[in-house]
Amino acid sequence: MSWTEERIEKLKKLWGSGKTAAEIADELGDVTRNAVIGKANRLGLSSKSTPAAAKPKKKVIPAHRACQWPIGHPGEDNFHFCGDEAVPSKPYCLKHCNMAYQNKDNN
DNA sequence: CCCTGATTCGC
DNA sequence: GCGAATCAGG
Repeated sequence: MSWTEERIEKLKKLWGSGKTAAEIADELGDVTRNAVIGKANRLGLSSKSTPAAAKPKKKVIPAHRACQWPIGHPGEDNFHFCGDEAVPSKPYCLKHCNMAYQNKDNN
């Protein structure tokens, strides 16, 4: 089997898509990963430009976390955390956030 | 030990 | 140019 244009096209496409040489080899068929890599490097490829293109995953961050405000005393039977909706970028909910940051001129 | 790509080397 | 063998990194 020789490297036809279509096979090279597929090689480049798959390689550029972040596929591994083994995957590409399997995809093309009748080639080992070595052949794929060898051809790839001869083609001037090698490193994959942007592997992220293979998985167009949308960046999602934790919308909210449970409020980490401790309720009760550590070791106590009923000791637990608030668990309410924490404000973004903060470990506590609004209520406890106020409590956490209220040490202004209170004293 | 499994995998990966990179390079080497004979064809 | 081709790909297996080998090398080197995770």
